[in-house]
Amino acid sequence: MPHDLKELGGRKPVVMAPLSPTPCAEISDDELVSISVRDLNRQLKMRGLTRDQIVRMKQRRRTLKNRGYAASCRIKRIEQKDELETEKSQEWHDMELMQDENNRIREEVEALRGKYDALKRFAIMKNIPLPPELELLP
Amino acid sequence: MPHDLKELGGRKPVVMAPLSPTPCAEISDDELVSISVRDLNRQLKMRGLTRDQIVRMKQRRRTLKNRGYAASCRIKRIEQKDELETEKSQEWHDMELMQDENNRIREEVEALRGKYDALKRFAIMKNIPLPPELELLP
DNA sequence: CTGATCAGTAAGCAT
DNA sequence: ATGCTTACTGATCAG
Repeated sequence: MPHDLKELGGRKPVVMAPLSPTPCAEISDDELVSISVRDLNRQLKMRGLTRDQIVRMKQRRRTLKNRGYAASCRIKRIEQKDELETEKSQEWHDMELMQDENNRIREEVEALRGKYDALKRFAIMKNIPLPPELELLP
Repeated sequence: MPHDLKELGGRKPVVMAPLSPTPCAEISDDELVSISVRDLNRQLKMRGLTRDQIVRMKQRRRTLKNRGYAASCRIKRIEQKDELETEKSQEWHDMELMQDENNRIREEVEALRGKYDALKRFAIMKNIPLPPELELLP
């Protein structure tokens, strides 16, 4: 458990050094992941980059993209976990409500059956004949 | 979704190339993570390793350990997720049972109340006086 | 030091 | 190419 407020767990510096040691002039990491492939190719042609530099740039783009994918993947995972926990506690709550309802009805049956027994004893005592379809339950 | 049976997602070769390019004679990765620090130090002294080699060996050990920790961490996460899902479906099942029980009791009340109404009409028709504590319910 | 967890990276599958 | 998911790595925190 976190001992104090020093942010959790292990992480690299929140603001990492730029991925590329060679910012290759005016292309920041943020731009590189944002622009379309078409625009990127245009930019690369405009500046005169060697085939090797282009390959490296493409790879840098892919890596930056992957960084984002990994982040969303983690966020998704915690969201799903939270969802499960929420559903679980909701079901637990519903269950409690139903349990209460159940007990309420059970008491109702009990009270009704008590009255019935008293009635049965009364009819027997007074020798009151009942039509068969009204025979008192056991 | 997996289109066929090709194992899910992406993974590096399950059996990686040994971490150390220099197996440093007779110490396999498996041994290195297993033996105690004390035994490791003994082994390192026995062979005549330079301080640099020793540092590298220690780091290799730590990395291999970390690999294992990461694996347990992933397994733990999956287990916790499974646990949540299991509890959820168990609660759903319990809920269904309780719902059934609830309906059963509800029908019982209804039947009882029906008999009661019939009895009430019978008493009124025959003008049978009932003691107040046996007054039929509304 | 050991163990656990986080963010970042690359591999590999699917679209 | 893009997105997702996985194993692995190093950093960092807790014990």
